[in-house]
Amino acid sequence: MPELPEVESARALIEARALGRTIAAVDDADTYVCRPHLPGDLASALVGHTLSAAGRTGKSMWLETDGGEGPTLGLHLGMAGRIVVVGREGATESTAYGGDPMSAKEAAEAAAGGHPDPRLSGNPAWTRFAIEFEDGGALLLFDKRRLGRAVLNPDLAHLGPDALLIRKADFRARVGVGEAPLKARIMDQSVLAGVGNLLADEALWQAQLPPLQPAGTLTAEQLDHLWTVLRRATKAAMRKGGVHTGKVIDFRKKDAHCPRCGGVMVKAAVGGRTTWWCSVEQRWPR
DNA sequence: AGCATTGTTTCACA
DNA sequence: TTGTGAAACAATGC
Repeated sequence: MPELPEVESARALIEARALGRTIAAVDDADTYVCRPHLPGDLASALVGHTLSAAGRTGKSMWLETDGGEGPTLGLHLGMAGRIVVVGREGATESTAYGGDPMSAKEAAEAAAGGHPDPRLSGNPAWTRFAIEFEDGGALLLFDKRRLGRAVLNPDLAHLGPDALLIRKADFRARVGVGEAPLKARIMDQSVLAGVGNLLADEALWQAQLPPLQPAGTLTAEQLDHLWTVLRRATKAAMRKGGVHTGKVIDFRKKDAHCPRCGGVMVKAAVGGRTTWWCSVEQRWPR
């Protein structure tokens, strides 16, 4: 679910709605989501501080407090996380979501439940981490799968440059090396931060590049084109509401045909993830 | 019922 | 030592 575009929407939501609000309480009881911290660790560190900035590199977010003087909270949406910001006094009309768009089914459930706040109408257990503000509102990490993370002072040094910020020459140098399949290379967060399984399939399909081709064998021209296409696909996903809006995503299934040339779509595990590509345009070896 | 899942970390191995 | 790939992790949806 959440790849760079979804995480950016969550970050933007926090920036627009949560900055300037002071933390009154923290629910950090989930020891898996908050590992390696113990219950109470995040609470004691964060209570009394005021959110002052929301940053992001790739799929990782961090929230600064007190203008950078206080502790930093790292947030990751994992495989299925979503950020919910509840307005002051818990006003329903001011609840907003960041991350994956709600599916039609989820929206219907929320409407039927009469409240979009999952603390009130969904399964409360799906709120894995929560910040309560002094004004009565809250910031929640809502995550059915429980692979999201909330940690103190996150170490993001292992992340490569953000996929939207990396410059063309840097992209060429970092991506165009090694024997690993191209797709595995662009999904390697230490090479380039933010590209997930769907965005990778979409970008490679748009660039007509084979997922299985060793990254180090691409020409400079191919790498430059991929840089251009990847940025375009990422921005389009942000504009349209998520990586699932990509042009080839609906054709990542059995018996589907490439929407551009009609070739058969095929799949295999590449870089540990299910990968779909056009058997004609993205054939490897050529 | 069994399998797949949009992410990350850890571990084995060349 | 470095790079690569598979498995584990949690829990849900098809």
